[in-house]
Amino acid sequence: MAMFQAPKGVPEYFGARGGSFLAVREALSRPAMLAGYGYAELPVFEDTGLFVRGVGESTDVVSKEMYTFEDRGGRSLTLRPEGTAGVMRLVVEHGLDRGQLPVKVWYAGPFFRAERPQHGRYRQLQQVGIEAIGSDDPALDAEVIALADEAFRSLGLTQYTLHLTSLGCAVCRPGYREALQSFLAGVDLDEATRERAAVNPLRVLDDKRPDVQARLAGAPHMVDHLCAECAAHYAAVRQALGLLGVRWNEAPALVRGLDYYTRTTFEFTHDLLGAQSGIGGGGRYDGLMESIGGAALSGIGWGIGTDRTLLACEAEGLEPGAGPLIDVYCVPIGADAKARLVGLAGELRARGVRADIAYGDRGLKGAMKSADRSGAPLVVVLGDNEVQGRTAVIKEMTTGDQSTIPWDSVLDVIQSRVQEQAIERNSR
RNA sequence: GUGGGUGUAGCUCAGCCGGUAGAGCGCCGCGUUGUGGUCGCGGAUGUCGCGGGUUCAAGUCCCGUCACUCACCCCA
Repeated sequence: MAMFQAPKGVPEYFGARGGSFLAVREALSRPAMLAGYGYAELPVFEDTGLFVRGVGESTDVVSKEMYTFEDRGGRSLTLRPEGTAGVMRLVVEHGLDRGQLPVKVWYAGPFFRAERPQHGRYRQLQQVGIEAIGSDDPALDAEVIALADEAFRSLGLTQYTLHLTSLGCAVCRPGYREALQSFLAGVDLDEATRERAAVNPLRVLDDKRPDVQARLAGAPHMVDHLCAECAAHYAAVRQALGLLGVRWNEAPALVRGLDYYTRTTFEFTHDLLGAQSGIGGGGRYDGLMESIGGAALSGIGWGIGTDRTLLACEAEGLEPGAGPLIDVYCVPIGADAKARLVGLAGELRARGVRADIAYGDRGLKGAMKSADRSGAPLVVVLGDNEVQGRTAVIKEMTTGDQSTIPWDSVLDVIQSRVQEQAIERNSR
């Protein structure tokens, strides 16, 4: 066993999966970038109070899953368990809420929750998120949801479902909450669930145990208790989603684990992921910014799990970002040749051609083996003969064909062949 | 936090009723003095997770522990 191991519950990506992870993160953010969302680089730790007030003290995330520590000045800091609260803080702190609205930002990076690790559930989890703050236009809700849908679709995913509902607002939710509580009072529930019913009755609805679900049949749903404004808003969101070609499943029992959600609320689940099936989720949050000391601006956003989206791709047999890491592999025979190829590789890279060289003195055979393993479709072989004759040998690895060309033309020849191959790849 | 399963070579795993360590893949070399993949031949690699116990003898049985893993809970 190695002397050191990565901390429990922290996934690492390298080799082919490293490339896949990067491709997934890229795919998740691309649709948002095409819709005017700007990138925000946010701190990985924040004032503990931000999450307690923003996310909600009664949530599991805050009450028992935070990595909290004191810095040397005695301040209580917490590794961020989610992204929205930090974005709200940034917007308020820098006065973005006083400028052009809505403020649209996207972010990506690690989040931390002290949970027991499981397939798709990690202590350090990676997310890509977007937030659109300062507008309650239902068309914006639809845009946000469609951007997530487009992200999944662009990866080639098909076996996922969008679950959608409305959680109402400060006007209609209290009445519903009472109705639900009085219903739950008449249901036989265990101690832990009863406690949850007192703190956050909505959360009881998404209990996964079949026997509990059976007893919850006939429970009142928020969507049936929406006030006129919320009902109109929800109807408009659905209409806009229809226009955008997004398909969804009405999920009246959908509940999210964070307290700040209001009105439009959604979750994406994947069919092949086992227990941790949620690959993304989000919703509107009307009171969040006010609760951390900002203006009373509404916002909507989502977080998509990068780890889980990669797992979903793999479960569907997709390989995001697959393909060779380099275009040209340089194989020198002897010191003179190596000096020239080091220079050539540098010039190729400057032209945007991915190039690598056989280092060390493994001999021609060994170097060709490395060339093969690199996956590069093109190899440049240079030895004393070529150096003397001012030529270079270029070999196509797929066919085995090779040709000798003048050294002065080698850069141009390689570049044009690499471009041809790129075009071929894209047309497939 | 609660419960189940699994820890043997770099990876995936076999190892019967306890008798002293194996396969495939990968890696290295040779067949080829300047050519990779395929093929053939050869080679290296282990604290059998860790600690204790039972036994003449433990990878194998027992206890503990750690790690991984699946599920609950929760969520991305």
